[in-house]
Amino acid sequence: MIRATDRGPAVTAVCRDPAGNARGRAGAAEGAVRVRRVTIRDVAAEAGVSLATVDRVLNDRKGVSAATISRVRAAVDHLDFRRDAFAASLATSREHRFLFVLPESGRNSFMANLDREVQAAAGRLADQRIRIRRVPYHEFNDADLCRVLDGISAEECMGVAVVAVDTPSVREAINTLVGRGVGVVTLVSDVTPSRRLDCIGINNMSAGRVAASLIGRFLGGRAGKIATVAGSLVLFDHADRLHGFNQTMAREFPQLLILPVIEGRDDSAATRPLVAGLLAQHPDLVGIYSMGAGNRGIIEALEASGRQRDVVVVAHELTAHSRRALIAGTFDAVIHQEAADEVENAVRALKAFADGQVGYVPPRVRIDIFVRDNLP
Amino acid sequence: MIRATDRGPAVTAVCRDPAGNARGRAGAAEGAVRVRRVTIRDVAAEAGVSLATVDRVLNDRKGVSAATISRVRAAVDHLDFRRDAFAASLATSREHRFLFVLPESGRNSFMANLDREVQAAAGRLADQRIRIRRVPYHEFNDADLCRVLDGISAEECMGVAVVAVDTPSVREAINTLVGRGVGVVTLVSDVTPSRRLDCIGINNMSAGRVAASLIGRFLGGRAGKIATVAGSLVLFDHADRLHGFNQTMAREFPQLLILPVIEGRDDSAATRPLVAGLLAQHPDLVGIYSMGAGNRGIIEALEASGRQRDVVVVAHELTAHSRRALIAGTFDAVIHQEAADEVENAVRALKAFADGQVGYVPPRVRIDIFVRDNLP
DNA sequence: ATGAAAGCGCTAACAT
DNA sequence: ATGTTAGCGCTTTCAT
Repeated sequence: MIRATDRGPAVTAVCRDPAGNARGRAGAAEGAVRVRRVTIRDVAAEAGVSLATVDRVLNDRKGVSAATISRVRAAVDHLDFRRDAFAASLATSREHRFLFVLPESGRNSFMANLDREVQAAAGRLADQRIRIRRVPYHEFNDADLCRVLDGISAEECMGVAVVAVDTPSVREAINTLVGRGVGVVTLVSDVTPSRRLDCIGINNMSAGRVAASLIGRFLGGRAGKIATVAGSLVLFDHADRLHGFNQTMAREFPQLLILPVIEGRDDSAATRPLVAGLLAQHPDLVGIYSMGAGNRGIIEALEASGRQRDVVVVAHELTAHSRRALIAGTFDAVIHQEAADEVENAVRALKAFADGQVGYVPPRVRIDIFVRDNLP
Repeated sequence: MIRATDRGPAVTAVCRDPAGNARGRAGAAEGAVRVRRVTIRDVAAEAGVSLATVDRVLNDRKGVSAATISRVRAAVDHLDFRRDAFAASLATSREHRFLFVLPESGRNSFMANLDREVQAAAGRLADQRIRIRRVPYHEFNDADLCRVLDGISAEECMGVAVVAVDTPSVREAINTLVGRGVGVVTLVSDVTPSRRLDCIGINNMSAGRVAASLIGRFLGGRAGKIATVAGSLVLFDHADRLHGFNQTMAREFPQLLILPVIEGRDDSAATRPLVAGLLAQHPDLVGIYSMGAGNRGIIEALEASGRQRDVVVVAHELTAHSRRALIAGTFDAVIHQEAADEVENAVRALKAFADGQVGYVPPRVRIDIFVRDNLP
């Protein structure tokens, strides 16, 4: 329920200056109003203390008597004081420096897009004293990733977001980095157990379950075999998706036989012959779940076989290729994670850590489902 | 592709201070580094002009000679100067005031939630000099809505977001408001043609098409009748959804017969008997598309009939009720729009207008699809 | 066309 | 435990 305001009819109460201060549009460029805000000066005066003391109370710093604290608090409430975030940020001349460590993205549109989003965020946040750098490492190469992680020092960088492969040495490198006081979040794919603050990405078990559910329902009771194609099970996210997929398939669609997973290394050229082989080998193949990149290989193999209308396909990540496949009817649904959201959430989480906010929980990245009809 | 940085090995170049300024963690609370930024002072010195002139150039103000402009620009580039958004905001003591006009939300969880999100945004943005007020009007009552809109003055409020019914008088009231210099965005449901800046909401035609596609595919070739339930076709969004739904149904699933739409006024109590009636009247009813609120009425009618497993149901908005129905299997999919995103986009659009940014295009709100397996 | 100077509201040394 | 003071980097009069 919207409660009526306490000053009579809603409409007339609209936008009235709560403090009753003088104001006016004179001199205000564009459509913003110049105002005299309630400041800590006002609070200080009301409470009969100095600015410094008000600051101490507002920021929960030590060294203020209980009595003073409550006087200041009362003044704050009474005057309806709200701190000005701009002034506060200006006064503390701090800068946040974060690093994004991503696999080299030559052949993989999802990673290329993620990298683009990191760049975009770096540009947007430059005027907010957040400096973001990117460092690449060789895809799937944990030694190279470790080299990069080991080279990061807390003096240079207070937070790292990394799209990591899930191997013991990487886990170790992350833990060491955290030990050096650097905040780490894993991005897209997790490394566990590790001391990272969080994994910023979709719930991949859920994603796998959704894929199973959609394939099963779209098949409407038809029986047959289902192929599962991953990039690599060294990637935690792919492993998770497969897990969720198998779980739901087993429980809800026992008439469908899941074939052993094949790994295409997120590479279309490598994936295509593998899928072509499966199609040839299994005339009763009725569905494919593609949980990694390399969709182009799947599309090509399917369309070459002429069976694209008979095989229900659910893939991951909306890219130029998957989009075209969706429109053509070769793909039936695409499960997507919005890279921009992931970057934003990662920055937020790293910043919260750097600012010492305990218990900050970044929002979960949503699992987007696209069919032909809701393409953006 | 991630390009290697221009200072040798990526890792050692990480987070190096680009201006070569002195810095260090001494005195820096938490994990942020105190820095001496490149300021307009530096730019002024480099260009041999005063601060005021640099400011004029940076903000494209008039009264600077072309020669000076280019000298300043050169200095900016050379020093890699980035304006500090915090300092800029502090210096211009401006405040943005916006108004959200929503229908009274007593019975409708979606609107109640939207209202909650507006409140939350108001709280979050209070320290950023954005003041948001809410004003309710009687649901579906265009006279009351007009009364509210007519009472808004540009002096008090520079932007309005409104969840409107699409009637001629409302259109007129919006146009008048815009004529008075107030920026207006429609929220969730559009009013066209009107002079509003934008409609912040999902693409409802798409949403309708998705619903049709899902119902059709989930039915897997079964024939029968489909019921369509709207809140009211006076709501542009419901009308749009119906349009998209019918379009896709006609084109892709001709074996399904769409029954004439019924209007439940977004009210469960009113909707329930209507749906119960349809179920009784049409033993071959195989699907329901609920495009408005009042889902509880549909759920109750269905579960009372015992046919909830045989009828494929797609509804809108994830609420406590629809969520439960999804888990129980009574609903098969829920199409959702994230209220928080809509509020955020609305504020951005209104702010861009108030700041005189021409051609700002707010991002489209995504259409979320939920099935049992990706519930958040 | 350009410059000097006074803030914006808060924080953080340094005093007391 | 509390106060004084000097900025943070930009914008904005008001002069010239």
